[in-house]
Amino acid sequence: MTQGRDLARPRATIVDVAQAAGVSRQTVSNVLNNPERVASPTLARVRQEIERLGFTPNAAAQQLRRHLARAYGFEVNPSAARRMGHIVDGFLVELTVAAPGYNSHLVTFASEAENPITGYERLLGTGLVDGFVITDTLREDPRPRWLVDNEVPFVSFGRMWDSPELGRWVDVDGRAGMEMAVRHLLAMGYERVAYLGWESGSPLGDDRRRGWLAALAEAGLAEEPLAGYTRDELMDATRAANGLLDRLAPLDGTAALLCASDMLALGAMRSLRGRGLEAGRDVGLVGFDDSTVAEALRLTSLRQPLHEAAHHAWRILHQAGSDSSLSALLSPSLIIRSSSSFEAA
Amino acid sequence: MTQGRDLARPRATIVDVAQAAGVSRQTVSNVLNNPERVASPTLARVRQEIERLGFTPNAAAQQLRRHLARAYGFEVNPSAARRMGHIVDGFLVELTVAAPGYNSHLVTFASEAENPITGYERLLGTGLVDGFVITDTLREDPRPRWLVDNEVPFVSFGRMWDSPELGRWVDVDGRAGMEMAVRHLLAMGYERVAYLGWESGSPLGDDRRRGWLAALAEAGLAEEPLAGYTRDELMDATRAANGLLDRLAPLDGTAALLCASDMLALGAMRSLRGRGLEAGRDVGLVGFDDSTVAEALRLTSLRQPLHEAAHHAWRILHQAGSDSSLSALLSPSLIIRSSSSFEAA
DNA sequence: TTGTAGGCGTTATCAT
DNA sequence: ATGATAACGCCTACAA
Repeated sequence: MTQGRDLARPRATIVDVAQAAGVSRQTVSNVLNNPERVASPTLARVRQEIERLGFTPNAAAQQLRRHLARAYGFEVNPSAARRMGHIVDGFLVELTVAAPGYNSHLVTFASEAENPITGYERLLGTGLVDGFVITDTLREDPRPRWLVDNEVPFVSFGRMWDSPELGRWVDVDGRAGMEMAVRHLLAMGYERVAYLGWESGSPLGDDRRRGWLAALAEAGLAEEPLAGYTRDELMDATRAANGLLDRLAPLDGTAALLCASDMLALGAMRSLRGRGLEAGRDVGLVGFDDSTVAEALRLTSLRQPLHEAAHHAWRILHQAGSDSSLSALLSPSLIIRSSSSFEAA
Repeated sequence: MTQGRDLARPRATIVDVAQAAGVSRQTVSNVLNNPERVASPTLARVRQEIERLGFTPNAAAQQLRRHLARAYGFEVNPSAARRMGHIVDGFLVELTVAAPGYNSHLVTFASEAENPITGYERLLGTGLVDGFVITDTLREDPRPRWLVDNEVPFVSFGRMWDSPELGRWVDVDGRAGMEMAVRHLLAMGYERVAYLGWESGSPLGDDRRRGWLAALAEAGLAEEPLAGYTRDELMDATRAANGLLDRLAPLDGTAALLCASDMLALGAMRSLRGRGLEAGRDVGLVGFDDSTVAEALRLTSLRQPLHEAAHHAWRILHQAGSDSSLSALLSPSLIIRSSSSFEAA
């Protein structure tokens, strides 16, 4: 199948540089890895030759020698790929952009559906990666346990809800985000804030819901909190929002709806439009994840700090050990659009 | 910064297997790469030891020896990442899932904004990859030229419009998709099909537009084709759709709107709802890319065959040479929902 | 400060 | 059918 094409013009090696600069190959290696050991004139001369020859150390040789790939596996999940928001895709992009700063690369892979560990085992076996970034952690996720047991460095994007101390993670504080959103809505003049969330059982959803409740309590509005729960599907969300809006009346700009996701918020928007109402003016509306659609529909939404999360993840990966004190809970930022601030329309 | 952790329990090497099986390491290598040269009993014994010891060949050593990484670079584009549809993300996922079938891996990387070649040069220099998958090809894209000049294997997802013969690509036939959509709309009973596309200058958009025109001509409906053009933004699309719908009247189920993207179709949907009209029943509506939102809104849309495209891309990468005869234009499939078939609602 | 020797794990070549 | 030898490009130790 794969035919080698050794034909491609051979790249300069450390030996070529050494000869050109009139030094031993070891000196060139030192120039690269321990420049302080090399005398200035030599250093300059070698560096010039490196530049001239366009020499780049061969990664395979380095890996072989160092027993270190400086690369990490990133599992892509075909089933999760088609969700709205695509937060994981964005995280992969940010990790990739940040990678050079950590002398690292990312290798993508997919696990078999039957056994979520196979992909990890195989990739690790080849030595192609030193560790992993895991995402989409579920309850009872077998991956953290396996990684810890095998002493494989890893970082999870998303808390491991079962056992937060099992390894390290970076996550976004949905609860704090929701509190922020409630405070914002109240500040904008909405007096009642209902919640549209997912059916219980999702730790992520429960966390966000708690933020809503906490902010209500803080504002002294905790009696009879109004909420609706549904699947993360547009039609279901529209229906659920309808029910909620009925109970939220009057819809005269004094009520707002806080949603656990942009999809739910989108459903609420449809419901509003069906009644001839407008988000923002008649009912405050806030979503979560700041998807493309939120932007398009001028929906206020909570944006995850993916850039910061990526850098934190790299730092964790490059810090030996597994003490969970490095785990970080980052705050999302509220992107305010006209669905929660009528003047800004 | 990065501290080695050679500590991780060392993996079995080919030598371990050889000793355990009582053969030379070369024989083990043959079992792996040229099993036909090895006698059956030996083969079985060695394989058993491989299994028992959980031996996996070290990728770095193989790369070093073979001058072949069996890995390809995939550039992620931060600025393009937030588009609706996220087709490129989906393609990356499909490529990753298909990769094991081609004994390959994907390494992600990002180029600097100033110089789109830097990332390619660097990654190739390390020998970490044998070639590249490029996406988001623009007019005057310098990458294909550079890759060809440097004899670097690559495949482009998306035609290189300037010079289709420069290397090989896999693309989706937007034109054929649009023809399909028009035929479908006519078959569903809509009698007039207007087009909502992007402002001119995008070869992709022009191609799709041509499909619409061709299908109209085929049906003998080519006189006075009605069209509107705008940016791929929701608000602009809504406005443009408004204008188009005015000219399309009567909107009594005899007219349809074919859109160059789901975003444009979403704008049209908003415009329809603003008039109290319903997509499907009152005006046929078709989008492009089958995004999550299209699914949620029951919007008929053209879906790109990413799975097939991924396999084709791998085949191209594994076929030496650069004759462009391998390039492929794949047909999208029309996902029919209620926005173009009222009965199905 | 610079150079020499050895080996990381694998495979191609050539011999037996 | 199997094995010995050398080499891929680099880095760590040690020696000069």
